Amino acid sequence: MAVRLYDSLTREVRELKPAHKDGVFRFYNCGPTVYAPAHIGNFRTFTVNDVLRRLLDREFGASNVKHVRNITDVDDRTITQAKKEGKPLAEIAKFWTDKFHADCEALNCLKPTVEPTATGHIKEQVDMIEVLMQKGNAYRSADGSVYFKITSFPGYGALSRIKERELKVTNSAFDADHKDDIGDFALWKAYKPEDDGIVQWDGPKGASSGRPGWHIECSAMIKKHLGETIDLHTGGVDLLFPHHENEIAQSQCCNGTSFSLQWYHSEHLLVEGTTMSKSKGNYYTLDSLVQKGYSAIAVRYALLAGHPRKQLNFTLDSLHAADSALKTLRDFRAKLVTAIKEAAAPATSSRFDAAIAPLCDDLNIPGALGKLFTEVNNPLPTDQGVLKADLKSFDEVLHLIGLKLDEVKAKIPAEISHLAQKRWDAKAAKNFALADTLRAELTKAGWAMLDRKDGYSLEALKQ
RNA sequence: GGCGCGGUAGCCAAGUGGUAAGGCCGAGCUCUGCAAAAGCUCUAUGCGUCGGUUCAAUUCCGACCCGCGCCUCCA
Repeated sequence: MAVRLYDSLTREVRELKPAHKDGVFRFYNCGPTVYAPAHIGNFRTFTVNDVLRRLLDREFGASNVKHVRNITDVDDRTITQAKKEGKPLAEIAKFWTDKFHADCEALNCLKPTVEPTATGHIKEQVDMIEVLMQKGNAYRSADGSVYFKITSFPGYGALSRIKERELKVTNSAFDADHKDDIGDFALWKAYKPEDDGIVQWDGPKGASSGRPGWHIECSAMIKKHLGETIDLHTGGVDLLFPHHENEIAQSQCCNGTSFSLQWYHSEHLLVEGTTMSKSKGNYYTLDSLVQKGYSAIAVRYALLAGHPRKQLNFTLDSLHAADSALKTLRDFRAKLVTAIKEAAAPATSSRFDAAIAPLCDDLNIPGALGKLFTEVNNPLPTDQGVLKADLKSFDEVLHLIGLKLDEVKAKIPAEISHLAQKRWDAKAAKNFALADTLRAELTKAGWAMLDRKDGYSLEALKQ
């Protein structure tokens, strides 16, 4: 089934296919800046891209999808953080990169094919800057920095529809820098001892030592790992301008070819109706939600429960809804498995296949979940072959959305187990007054005791 | 000011020129020492407002109202 996706550049939904003759789909997703934990707004973009990746793997074969996602390990924020903690930049970057990886794994995101770092590609960036300087697209400023000259690229603004004269003139970045034009942006930032500490590299010919600008890292890593022309470039909407606009300018001027054939931007996750951001302090991290008793997969579900191109307001209620919905899916799958008793050849199609079409149609994940639940609510078939096909298709849909159903059991403290056993014994002895008192104690301690005929289980109550 | 996204039930959220998927919450019933779980049933004559086109509009067009985002290093 062809995978169709909205293209931010042409503003239409287009079928994705590899442009290169080798049949490899080249896909780049702008990755995190590693100076603090990524918040779940960041992870909305990464989980959406993960679903896309899974669809591409299915469509083209996993070995024909090259998915590159970078790590930004040098920029203003990483340097500031390193200075604040009095640690080397590399140490800060490694710490937060490891944390990012752990969170991605918990959220069941596939690893990208390649995950390059900005500091690992200084030479590639310098090389591109030198070409841009030679071609007259970039210039050295008085302090030894290098800027891209946007008037040298007639196509500038095609993606964001922004015109040079529309740029605000009041921005502080303009005053602090040494560029000729408000729209010009830094390719290389000259070393400043007071800001940069010990972070610096040899610069492009004719420029001072220093560090690369933000935008050039993606252009350089794309060129190295995916080539001059790629099939798809993605990120959050906030990257559309200036980051992606600038990448286009740099790469096309340097390489003289088309850069990305398609663009995709996922919308923001909001919290309390406004953008989540580290500067506002109104953000949730994965850890903070896990501490409240929610599973990482419930977080993933909540992040994917809205259409990726629409803003999604994240609330603890929505997370609770996600948690309950996952339980329904888990129970349904168990019922399905139990119903399969005989060896039989699976039927060729299943009612759950209906959930795949919305996914392929511009990543309509909520639409797919709707189809999925519609079928979950229907009675189980009796035919063994049909049941087998249903299980297979159900699992495929869940795999594409990336919802792992294995329940992560909370660790039960010894005193809670002890209380529970006491209550069970009291109940068996028909001492209901004591049993009720003990249940109240368990509830107070944050645990629900669920009785069955043959025993009981304990569940942590959500905070 | 420029560019962009959106307003569908208590909450979240799909969708279509022909009369509103789904999730959560809630309610009722069955079951049950209690509490759950499970099963069954119910929950928008309505899709921001006002016009227009049409046999027919939540869907197309126009105007307006409201919310959010980006506008030089935010996913």
